Amino acid sequence: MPNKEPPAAAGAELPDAAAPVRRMRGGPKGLRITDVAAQAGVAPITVSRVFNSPETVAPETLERVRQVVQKLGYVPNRLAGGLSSSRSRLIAAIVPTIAHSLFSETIQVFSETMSRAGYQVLLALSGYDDSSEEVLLDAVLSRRPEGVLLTGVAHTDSLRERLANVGIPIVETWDMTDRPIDMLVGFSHYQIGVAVAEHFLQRNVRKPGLVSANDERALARRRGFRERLAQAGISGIAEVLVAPPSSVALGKAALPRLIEQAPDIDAVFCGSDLLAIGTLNAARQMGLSVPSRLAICGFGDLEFATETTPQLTSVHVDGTRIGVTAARCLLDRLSGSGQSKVTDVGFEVVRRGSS
Amino acid sequence: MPNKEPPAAAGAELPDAAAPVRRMRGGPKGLRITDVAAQAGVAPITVSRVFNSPETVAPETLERVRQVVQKLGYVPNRLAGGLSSSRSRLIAAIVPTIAHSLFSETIQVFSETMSRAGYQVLLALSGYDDSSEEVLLDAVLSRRPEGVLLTGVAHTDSLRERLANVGIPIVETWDMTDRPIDMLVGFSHYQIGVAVAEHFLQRNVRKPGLVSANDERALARRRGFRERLAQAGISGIAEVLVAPPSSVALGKAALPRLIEQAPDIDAVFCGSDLLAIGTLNAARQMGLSVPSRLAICGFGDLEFATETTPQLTSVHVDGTRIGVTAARCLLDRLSGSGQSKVTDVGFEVVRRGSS
DNA sequence: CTGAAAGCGCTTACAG
DNA sequence: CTGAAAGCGCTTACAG
Repeated sequence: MPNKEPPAAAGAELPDAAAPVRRMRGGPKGLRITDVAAQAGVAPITVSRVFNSPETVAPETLERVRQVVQKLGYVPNRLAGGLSSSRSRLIAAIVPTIAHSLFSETIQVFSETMSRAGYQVLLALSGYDDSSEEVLLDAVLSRRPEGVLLTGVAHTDSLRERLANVGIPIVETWDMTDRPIDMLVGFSHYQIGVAVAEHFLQRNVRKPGLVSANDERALARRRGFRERLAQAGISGIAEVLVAPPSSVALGKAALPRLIEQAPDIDAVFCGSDLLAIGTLNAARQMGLSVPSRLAICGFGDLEFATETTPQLTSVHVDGTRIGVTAARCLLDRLSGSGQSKVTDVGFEVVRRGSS
Repeated sequence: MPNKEPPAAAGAELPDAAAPVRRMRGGPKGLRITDVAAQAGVAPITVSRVFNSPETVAPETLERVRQVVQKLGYVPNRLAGGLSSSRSRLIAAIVPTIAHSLFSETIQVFSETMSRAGYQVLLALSGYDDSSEEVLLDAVLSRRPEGVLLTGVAHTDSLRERLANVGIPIVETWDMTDRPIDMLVGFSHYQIGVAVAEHFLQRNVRKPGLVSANDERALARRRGFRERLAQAGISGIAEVLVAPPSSVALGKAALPRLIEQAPDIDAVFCGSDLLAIGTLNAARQMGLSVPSRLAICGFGDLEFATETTPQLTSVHVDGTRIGVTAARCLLDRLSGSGQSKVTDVGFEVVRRGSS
């Protein structure tokens, strides 16, 4: 039972024939602001102020109300508060997935930062399937969030337009684009592909291959990779595309298929650290020494990958910085300062096993 | 601009001296159910039914309303809906952290399952610090969630009592207890400690050590580990406790300190796979072969750990199953069936490098 | 510094 | 199958 007492009845209220019927709507459901107000001997609006603008309340009143709140265990109803004030204090975070994910660190620090500022995070997992995106957006917008964090740029025009039209601050992250909906904190996946290609070229790779998930961002990395290699006269790159989410197992299975296509392959760019680790394991089993016979480059921000497997090169991205920066962008805009802006956080090709 | 048209005015409404002042509350803020109703030529309640009980609406009416909804781009306001119906359709997930975490997979599938059932997940990150727990709970309860997922059993009595008193279904996960608040899906950390001790004993370990975070669950594993070893006459176990969240770096730093305490140590139980990987790296650097000279056992559900490092033993827990089972428990209770119950999902000591 | 009235956008509980 | 009225628990916009 959430509460022990029904609303206090003011004496014996006999039904008045002329009065409209007072509908009962499910009985007593919990403490309301009026319960606190009555106990503290103030008006409901004063209780409201104790929570929302305590500096406008006389110290004695403040103390008295707070004691009643404490004693009763009153917790304000933000559904009501949000409806009334048009301030939901909710921020939606739309993420493909948080399991084993590059994004979990971003969401972690984003959530911490937002909650310190008095907002809560509604988690919306979009998966890698665009088909249900409209439904997801409906669900998200029905909560009337005051801001939205997107991992990745919004794909469809319809989605972009709807988000733009809500009129709340939007941050896109983990990607780069010429026409962000509003704000953006990320980096260019295409440029990562270019950087990895250049890294391979510097190491005199002759026959590079690719293992990648076929989600949009991974495909952008692939494009950069292929185009830079093409400039260097290398084309006809062997590749295996897998359905996201990528995993160690998928990487493991990919290498044999890659080698079938190109037996003399000498380097692989993997779309994620998970794929890279799987590929590495497969290489070990096939007796290919890494990196001398086969160089492997992953992508991610997991300390695991390079800590555990010094043979691996990886492209590292600062997920924490993305989360914090994205939160600050939103908070700036919510507090009225803050402009639309684009932040490129860059990336880094890490070669622990480069010796 | 969220919307283009102000609410339709019914002709020229001249201010009536006798009528009460109609306060403007910030102007037009978006489409309301009445806008849709007006366009479709029905009452607002009918539009409401189209969303909430379409089977009670005549097919033609349904179609007409839906077309107007589509055309206008109307999205219902669930703050209002939730307030009115006392059904927030929100489930709170209280988690210490999702970054690099064992919990992220649980939250992932939990969220997927709940959203398929029409609920959304409010993410509340509690950290490993109990001090702000009351504040966090206030924030959570202010959203009037219909259910709560907790990772770990609630610690303080005050918290347990408050959660129990809300009267909504609660699932505790990732742990075991004799007196759950309501429902529980988990396993015994103490028994894991016992199992790892037995595993070590079977391998004739003489001088085991421990590297653990000092959070409540890790300490329960430690207790099981120490008590089982004590039964076998092994005590005075060298140990290093680190502050959560654990990491590869902390594991790396821990081994030298452990060896300082006990130079002849021959096995280490690490509180997490991250610590285990760090310990493994340190062992490599110190020239200790694993597992022959030093056996290492971790804990987690990350396929990384054992896929990457076959030298490692690890205790595996099915985070996915926990998430799905927890979601089902809540959904059963929300639909009126479902009893309070405890599910032990167990665990498994995985020895890939056991040959 | 405090309060009475009205309204936020829905749904309940009836009634037809 | 559909609707008019009242209410959900807050906050806004005034007024004092």
